[in-house]
Amino acid sequence: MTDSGTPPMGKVSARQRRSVQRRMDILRAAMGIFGRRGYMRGSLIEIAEVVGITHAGILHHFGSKDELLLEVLRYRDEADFEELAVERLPEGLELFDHLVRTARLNATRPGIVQSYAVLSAESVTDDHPGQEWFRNRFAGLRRILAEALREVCAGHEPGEERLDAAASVIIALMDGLQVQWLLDREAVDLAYATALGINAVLADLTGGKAVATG
Amino acid sequence: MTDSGTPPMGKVSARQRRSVQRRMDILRAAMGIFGRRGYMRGSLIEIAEVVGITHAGILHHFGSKDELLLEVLRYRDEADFEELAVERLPEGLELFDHLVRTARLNATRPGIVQSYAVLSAESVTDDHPGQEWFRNRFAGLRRILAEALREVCAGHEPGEERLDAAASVIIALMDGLQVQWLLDREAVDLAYATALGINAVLADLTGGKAVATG
DNA sequence: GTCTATAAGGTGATAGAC
DNA sequence: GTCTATCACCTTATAGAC
Repeated sequence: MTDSGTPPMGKVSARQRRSVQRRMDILRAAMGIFGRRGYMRGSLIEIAEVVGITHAGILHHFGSKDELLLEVLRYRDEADFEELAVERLPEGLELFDHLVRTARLNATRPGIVQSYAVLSAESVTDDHPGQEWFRNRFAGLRRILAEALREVCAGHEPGEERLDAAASVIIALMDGLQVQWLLDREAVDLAYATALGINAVLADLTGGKAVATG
Repeated sequence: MTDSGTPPMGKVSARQRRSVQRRMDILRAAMGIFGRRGYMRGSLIEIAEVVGITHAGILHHFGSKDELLLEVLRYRDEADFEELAVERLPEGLELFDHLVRTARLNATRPGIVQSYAVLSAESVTDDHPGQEWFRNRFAGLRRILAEALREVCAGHEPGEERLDAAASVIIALMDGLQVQWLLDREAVDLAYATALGINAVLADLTGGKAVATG
């Protein structure tokens, strides 16, 4: 809360830089372990092994396992933006192209997809530490998609209820396809099915005018 | 494997009937606990408390926690059919009406929905005991839906790839909507959004001819 | 900042009495 | 069929040395 520890403006000690780096190492390792094993089955000990320290070291940096999870979730969003080289979310029809592109990218990184799929579903269990985070995340996504859909539908005005439902459906089919794909990568074409689903919803709302090619 | 313990044809002792009943009690309790807490967080001790016995009693009936999970998953399917009073799965367009009706029913039983949503996503974690079961289940569902879609599209022939993808999408949006709905029941209208999504895919495949009303 | 040691508690599974 | 008792193990978290 206070800045008692802050060094003179503009200067960051090598010590602090190393500490930040260590936190990042831990976050990356935790994302991998939580993704592969789930939050509950993934242990601090496993994560610590990946980083090359003991679990006490992790608790020194993050305080508790719950807190580590929340930081992992925040970190995941940033990593997503970096890899897509996107500085701000696109608007209107462009957003749906972006979603199809994301699906294509996701098909090349099962680890990250798994972390998201496992943790989001696990978060609906009673008293899960990530529950509020995911509730807010989904609410935010629905708002963004509903807004983009409204833009794409300019002239039709499908009604608030319909826009909201369509936004939920697009998010839902992307997430649901990821689970099926993770279980059987040969049987499900993640990018193709995602594009088909999104375009079906777009066509339904616009009468067949809007198409996302990715 | 052998029938060494089978009594004379047509006769079942009261002892055996009580044992079967006990197993059912355990399965119901396990479905509730695994649904609320996930497989990993849910413990045999919690389940035993609900039934009114100790966890050793559960292991007597099911052998191991993993085996109990698999039996719960099998049991869930049967319970579904009973509650919908369906003896066989409908075909063609009727199947999609059935899916919308199922969504409407599901909106009245978050516990069951949660057990399915949590366990299916948890199953994608490494070495999860339910993994093969869910892989087979999704494969079976995709086959059934693709077949029904082919029927509905009679005349258009959208191509195998397209049918399979559409089948995946319909299953995916239903599952994904459940997760969003579980996290925020006021923000998501499960039945309405499910109907919208299914009809969007149907319209996309049939050119707007087929509609599922539920 | 990282370690070792340990606390405090939960877990699934087994053995054997009744 | 259910119990009690126990095993062997794992977990998160804390305390304090270095």
